[in-house]
Amino acid sequence: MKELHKWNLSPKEAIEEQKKLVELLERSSIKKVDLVAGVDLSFPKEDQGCAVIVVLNFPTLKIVDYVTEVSNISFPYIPGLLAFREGPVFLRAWEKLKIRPDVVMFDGQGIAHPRRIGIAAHMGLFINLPTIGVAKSHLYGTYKQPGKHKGEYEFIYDESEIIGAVIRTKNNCKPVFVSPGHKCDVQSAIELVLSCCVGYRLPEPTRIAHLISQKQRVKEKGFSS
DNA sequence: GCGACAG
DNA sequence: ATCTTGTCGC
Repeated sequence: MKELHKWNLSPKEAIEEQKKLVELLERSSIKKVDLVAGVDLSFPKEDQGCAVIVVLNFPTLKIVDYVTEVSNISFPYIPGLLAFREGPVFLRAWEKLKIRPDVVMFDGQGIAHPRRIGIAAHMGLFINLPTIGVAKSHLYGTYKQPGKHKGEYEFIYDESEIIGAVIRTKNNCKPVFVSPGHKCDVQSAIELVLSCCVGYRLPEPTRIAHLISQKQRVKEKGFSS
């Protein structure tokens, strides 16, 4: 799948690519989960990205393993086309990972996207595994503000269809925007994300991946090779 | 034309 | 995302 994909596209071509790939997405509930992975990127330099994939045991949420990958970024950040900027680096990191998680959580949208294919959904097609999008802010869809207590949530709609949920993962904290990616459904996404929240706004997979990528960013600074 | 706009 | 200190609240 990924071998046949082209990344050197113009924004217009990228949009056409999304319209083609969205047809391949599958919707289903997530069964048994023993390993949960989280992905995040940092940018040591403006044209250089550092991807981190961390694998946690479930439900203990203990770190099992993690990989990092640093490389140049060519595609610019354009709302709706995030996968074309962060996808290439993530996939290179993915090749280094020896363990196969049961589900992967991304920093961004799943299907709560203008063309129903945010980075989590897009990458799910490539790694052929269940994926979930956990975004820190809104991109697409209508919703009502959820209650202020942990666990409360409101669905995100596209017209009359439910495409995700705005979830309060911690009391009195800004909610997160969760939506299923590939081989997942809204209910499974909500349940898994909430079961990975242990006192912080972000679920452990994504939160820990972020911490590692930030630590890597500092190390990567000042290096020329 | 105007406002919105993942990271 | 990144540039950056202190500060208010649980």
